[in-house]
Amino acid sequence: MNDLCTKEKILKTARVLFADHGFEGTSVRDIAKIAEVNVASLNYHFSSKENLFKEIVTQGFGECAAEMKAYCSAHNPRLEDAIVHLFQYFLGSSHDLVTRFKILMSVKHSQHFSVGTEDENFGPPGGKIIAEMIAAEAGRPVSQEDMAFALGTLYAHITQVALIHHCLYKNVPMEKYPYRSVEALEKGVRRLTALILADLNTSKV
Amino acid sequence: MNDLCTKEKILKTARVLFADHGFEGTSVRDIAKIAEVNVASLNYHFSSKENLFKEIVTQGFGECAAEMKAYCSAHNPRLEDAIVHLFQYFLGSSHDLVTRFKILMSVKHSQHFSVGTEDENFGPPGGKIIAEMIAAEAGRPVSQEDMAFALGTLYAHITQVALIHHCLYKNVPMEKYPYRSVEALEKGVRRLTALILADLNTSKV
DNA sequence: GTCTATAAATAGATAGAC
DNA sequence: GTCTATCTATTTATAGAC
Repeated sequence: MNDLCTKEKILKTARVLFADHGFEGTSVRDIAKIAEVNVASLNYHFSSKENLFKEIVTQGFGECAAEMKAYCSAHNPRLEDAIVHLFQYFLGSSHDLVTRFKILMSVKHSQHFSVGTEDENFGPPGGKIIAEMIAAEAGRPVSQEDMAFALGTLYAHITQVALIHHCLYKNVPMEKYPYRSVEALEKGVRRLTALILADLNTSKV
Repeated sequence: MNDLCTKEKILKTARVLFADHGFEGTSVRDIAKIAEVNVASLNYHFSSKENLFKEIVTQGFGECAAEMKAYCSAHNPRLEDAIVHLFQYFLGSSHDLVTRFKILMSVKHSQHFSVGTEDENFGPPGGKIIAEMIAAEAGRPVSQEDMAFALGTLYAHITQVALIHHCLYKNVPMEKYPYRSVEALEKGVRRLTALILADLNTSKV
């Protein structure tokens, strides 16, 4: 932490605190104290608490979108691997996932961000490219209804499972919950993806 | 609103405000103003803001659990209908669902409630009875891993879909999003339930 | 039970010295 | 850029009259 400049310290600390306690539940004094910087430096660097939050959120969304784009370009993966990769990314950046959800559920902040919608920057990361994979790997033309079902079910699954893992099982000994281990969860993601694809292939057009 | 006593006005109003703006984002003054009661009455009836919140949460969880229990006793439904019923209940009480999720994601409040865990009162409503249905309708013995996958996937789907509907599509004209209508979503729930059951029936034991 | 008034703490933001 | 000190507003909670 000591080798980071003040601005970076604030960003790094606030990113976790906003996720853990929410925007209203986090005071600028909390951030300053834990980041070991002066309270006034927050307003100096970000002009307001609201603005600091927006920078953090935009940064998190940008990183996620960029990562998915890079992965797909580099590996040209099949649907199952792309979904698993996104799932793993959610697990690794689960603080951002939590913040994303808190924004979605906040009447105040959901107006400022388009999280959850079809928006290119704030929507489900890689939504378009994942949809193309589904269309390509389905054995037949995919209707709008089928696509909404397939895409919606896959995203719902990986976000929900990553969220539950972050909030309930991240710091719990896995001996008690073997089927909650990352490996088991990943296996479930693959299983569901295969199920959805098989359904698209076999059900009537 | 006028025929309600002060305590009921507070409960009814706070239940929505806590869901929309979160615990920290809602002040007792906001509640008093919208409920059209005096500020001091909140502390008189509930002794503290924290306690008011706990009463609301406990009430919501209790209603949900009781409703599922009553439905299953009365109709002795198959898995698909039970899941759809729970989904419809989530849609109808989506404010409570949002609060439930905010608690789950709050470091502070997740310690006071067991939301999301196997707890009988605060865990996934009807978890045990749904698990029994899955075991009964699967054509073979269901391993712990399979049960976790089936139960987890179904709950993840209906909670996530109900949540997204509440936050994004509840007050939006459905002409633009026909596949986001309640009917279409319900169809998706049935489709996924059938898929999961079929997978349990066909995959190797 | 309901009200007014107020206490006591904390919030975000800023002014000005260095 | 960083600090101390402070301003202003808002928070929860309470005391005491009615």
